[in-house]
Amino acid sequence: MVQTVVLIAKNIRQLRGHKRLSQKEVCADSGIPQGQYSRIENGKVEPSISTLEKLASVFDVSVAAFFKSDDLEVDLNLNLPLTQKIKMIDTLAKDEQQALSKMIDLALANKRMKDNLQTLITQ
Amino acid sequence: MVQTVVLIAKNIRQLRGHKRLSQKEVCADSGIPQGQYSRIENGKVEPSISTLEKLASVFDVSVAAFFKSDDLEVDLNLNLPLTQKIKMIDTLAKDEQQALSKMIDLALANKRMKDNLQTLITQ
DNA sequence: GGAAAATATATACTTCACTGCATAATTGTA
DNA sequence: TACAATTATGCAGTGAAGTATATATTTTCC
Repeated sequence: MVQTVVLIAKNIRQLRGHKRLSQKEVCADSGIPQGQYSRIENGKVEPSISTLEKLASVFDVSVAAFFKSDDLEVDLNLNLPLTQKIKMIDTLAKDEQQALSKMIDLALANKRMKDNLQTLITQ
Repeated sequence: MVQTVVLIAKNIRQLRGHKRLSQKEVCADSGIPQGQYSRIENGKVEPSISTLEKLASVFDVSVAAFFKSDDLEVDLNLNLPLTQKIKMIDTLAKDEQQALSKMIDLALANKRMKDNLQTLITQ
């Protein structure tokens, strides 16, 4: 379907804009000819997996990111997808990581409780 | 890269197994010839986006799901204890994820501030 | 072991993304 | 306005994924 191609195109263009790169620069880094890249950003072609991989590498995202319809990004590092934030947790100090860990524990415990209640109710 | 093709293959095979479908059935529903589908599941070809869409439709998942590696640690190499929890974040509800997201933002923003101060001091 | 079903492989042909190169068309700026 | 940079489009040739069909191979089950 054309829909996904347009979605990919939009995501790629957004990523390039976010990094303030010209098509020429992206193409130099990825090895994709500029003409072809332009066609991709305009949804004129259905990029192959290997092409998407090259671009994902340049933009430092996963290939899956190109298929996400959720465009709620913007603001610097904040509001990035959860998984991307998680990458940055590595840069935190030990005590800060532990604090986060505790918070995640709480959220998960809370979820577990809800799930257990739900199964009790439904069965 | 071959790696992604194999990953996709593994994910697709797993999805089919999970739904207890034969290749024939998947092919009947997706319109993909059985021979070609076999090649996909064996990582012999690089499936096109539109082919992945057909399969995503049959398996009732997003195309992005095909690119997910089963263990997050490979995708984003982090410290193990935290990573394991992160795996489970996926199972949380949207609002709970957002709450976590906010907390991570705070930690990261705090870290950024410290870093900035540090560069101010040292330079 | 043997039949049936499921899966893998083979072949010929078609389609389309990709490359390389060239050149419009657009946008930005002095 | 004029020039430069950026982006879009055109075209020939190549390669790989797609299709259809047939057949070999493996797995399942009695």
